[in-house]
Amino acid sequence: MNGGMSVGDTAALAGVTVRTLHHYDRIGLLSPSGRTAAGYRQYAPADLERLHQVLLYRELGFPLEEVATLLDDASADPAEHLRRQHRLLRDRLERTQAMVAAVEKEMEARAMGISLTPEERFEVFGDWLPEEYAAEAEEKWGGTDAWAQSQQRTRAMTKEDWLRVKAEGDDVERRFAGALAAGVAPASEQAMDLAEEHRQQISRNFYDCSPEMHAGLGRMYVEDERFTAYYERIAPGLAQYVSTAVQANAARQG
Amino acid sequence: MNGGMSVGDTAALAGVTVRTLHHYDRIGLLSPSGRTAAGYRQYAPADLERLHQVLLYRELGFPLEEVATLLDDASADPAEHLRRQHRLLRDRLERTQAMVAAVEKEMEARAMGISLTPEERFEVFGDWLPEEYAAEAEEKWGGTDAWAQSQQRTRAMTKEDWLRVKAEGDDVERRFAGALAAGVAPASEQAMDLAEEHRQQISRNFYDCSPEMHAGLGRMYVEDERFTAYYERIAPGLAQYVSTAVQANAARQG
DNA sequence: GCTTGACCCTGACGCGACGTCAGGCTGTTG
DNA sequence: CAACAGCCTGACGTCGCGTCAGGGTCAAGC
Repeated sequence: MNGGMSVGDTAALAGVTVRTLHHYDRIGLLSPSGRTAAGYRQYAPADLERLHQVLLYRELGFPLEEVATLLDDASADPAEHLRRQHRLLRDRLERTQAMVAAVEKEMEARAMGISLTPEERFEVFGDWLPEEYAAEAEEKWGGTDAWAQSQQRTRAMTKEDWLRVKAEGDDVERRFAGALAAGVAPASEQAMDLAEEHRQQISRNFYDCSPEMHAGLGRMYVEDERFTAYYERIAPGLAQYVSTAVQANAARQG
Repeated sequence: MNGGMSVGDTAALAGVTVRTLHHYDRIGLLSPSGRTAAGYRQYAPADLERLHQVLLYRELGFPLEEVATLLDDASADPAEHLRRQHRLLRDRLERTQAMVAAVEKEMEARAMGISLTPEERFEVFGDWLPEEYAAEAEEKWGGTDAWAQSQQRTRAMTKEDWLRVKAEGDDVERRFAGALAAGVAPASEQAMDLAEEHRQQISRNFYDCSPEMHAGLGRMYVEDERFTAYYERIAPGLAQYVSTAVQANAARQG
């Protein structure tokens, strides 16, 4: 008795199926260190520890065979595994953040009627080799009206909703422009209140936009020329103005 | 001419293989909107846009069939897809952050010679149902020495390295205790310098530890009783002291 | 003591999402 | 006009399991 956990308990604990543990046993990735007289698998603490490592590496995308060589490499102590896992997880974190940022950028672009290039859209999917295909694609159907057309179709949202959302956005933009014209400082309470309204509008109509995320958008308004152009067409200096107000507002929230 | 991109160009642009595009065509997930007289696939802008959606949903773990139903659902406009993708990506971000934190906790625990329970280790792998298995496992081999044993073996790092690292850690801890005894305020420059040394020690020996991450560790020292106990055994009040110093140090860096 | 029902075992086949040839057509370039 | 890169359609292989099928095990309750 007390020779370890059954395969079912182990599976439940680790959040995998019994079949998965059978599989890992068969391919020699994780064989329980004991069996009962009747042939029941018995998982000891050390087995669970190994299972944990296996699941981590699996989650990180390693094929099981490679996981086995990693874990069986006697020259790699546990601390090294932890360091590697840590590094890989932080890479993944960055990548996910980039994807979140890309989706937010796309939303913002849609709201403004700006269309992003396909290169930009795919940028976030790793291993990117720019120049080459950028030029190629641009040449093939870069400046045509195909984009404008495919743009038109994609924008649905029930026209009514869209018009309401657009009106809301225009309203805040006009009030920003008014504040700018009246000489109200972009870091003033009044401008920050407008920024806050802008943020809550995004949250209502598009996605839950935290102050930090909003600050990121603010930066983009002056860093990406197309977003800058959008605001500059409303009023000269408005891009910088909104950007500053938004970031100031984010700062006061924290 | 100019009827769209070839399958090769498209694959390169999107960072997938030609075979993948063939597959998507065959299963009807993404059929290029045109073909040349010779039967060559021609991908139009709208096709690329769809491909982008497909890859995003795929990355998020959806089976291709489900991706198809999602994208073919006429009642779901593009904005809704963006919102959903945003939500899913943020979930994933949170999950990854939790895993990073778990790995850091494990490293910290190892450095202190504390062993975490298997429940804690698996906690981070979603869909967690606590109570039940917690009790079960605890009963089966909770307090035995099995853990201690499996602990011993896992700690390799070449004994020499480990001793050096341990000595370094002990040194800083002793100096923290000394500062506490001498009545040096935990938010004082002297204590913060010690905290900074602590942080750099972690960075050298374990993983790159940013000030924010370090602040997180500091919080843990008072929130998790085992980490608290570790420090309290060195000197009463030391857990809170180190925690405060570490967080103060993190604050001054930012 | 015997049955019931939950849990365990080992095959063995199936499946999703492609990878990887094979055998043959296309089309641009020197 | 030959060569070579690129495209086509089968068709089989692979990885990581899911899903039966057919049969043993074991604590619980009658």
